[in-house]
Amino acid sequence: MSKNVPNISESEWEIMKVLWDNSPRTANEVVSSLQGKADWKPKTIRTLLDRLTKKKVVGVNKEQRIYTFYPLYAEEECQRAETRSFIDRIYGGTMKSMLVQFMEEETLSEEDMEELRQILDKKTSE
Amino acid sequence: MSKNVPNISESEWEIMKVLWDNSPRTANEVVSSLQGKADWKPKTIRTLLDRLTKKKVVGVNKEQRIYTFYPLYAEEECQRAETRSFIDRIYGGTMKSMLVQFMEEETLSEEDMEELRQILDKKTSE
DNA sequence: AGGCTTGGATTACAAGTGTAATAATGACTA
DNA sequence: TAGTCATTATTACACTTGTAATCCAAGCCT
Repeated sequence: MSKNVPNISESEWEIMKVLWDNSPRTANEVVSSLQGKADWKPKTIRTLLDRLTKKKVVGVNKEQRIYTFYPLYAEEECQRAETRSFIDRIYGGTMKSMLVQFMEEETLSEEDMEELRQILDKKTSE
Repeated sequence: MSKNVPNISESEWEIMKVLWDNSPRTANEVVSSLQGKADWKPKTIRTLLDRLTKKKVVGVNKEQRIYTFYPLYAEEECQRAETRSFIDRIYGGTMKSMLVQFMEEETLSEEDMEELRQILDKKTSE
């Protein structure tokens, strides 16, 4: 069982995505990875890394003089946690109401729908 | 086209749910409706109502001495807005990745799955 | 050895949130 | 009419978040 994932703010998520993509990384590497994606000063990115560290969402290697950072939770784990609390808040806890609303409205490609159908089929036959 | 829905915080959502459920309502009615659901002092609820009003998410009837409050946006509209920004943040903007992850893991009842399947079928045949 | 540079540590500061309390005002009651 | 009670208005205060800047220390260059 996974301990509860701490809250990760919107900006912090951008940092996490970079670390999930590839880690450990130095602060500078994170800065580079965000070139063009987010428009933050390096100091800002540094602050976000520090906050994530303090929150224990990110770990730090202090062996070298220049630290490297790495995620302490898997991306899926965090996505699930966020999604769960999101659904509770917005859709009263029932996934289905959200799925229904969004599947009806959203643009899903043929392939997407096919994939979803297969997942449903698989689940049904379990 | 709907103007952009202002941000609604977590606590504020609880208030909105009450108003969507039934409105217009007085502050006191909102307080009653939240009995057992949220554990807030009446003053707190009042503050939240005021903030929602200031944000123009809620309207106020000041005709009577005791005001009544009502939503200025439909629930679906707000849900969609939240969901859109949520998916962008957490799933890189693609609905499908979330659906896949959640349909695979979540507990959906047979009926839920049947309903989803029907929605898919309908969309496919459109 | 004394600066310059670079990365880490500390500090800043306003807006938004959670969570109310206190003050002011209008209505009702004795 | 003065006090009380219910409402509305104003104020409070700490924590989080967005967005950095400043200060400090360790190497590096000359």
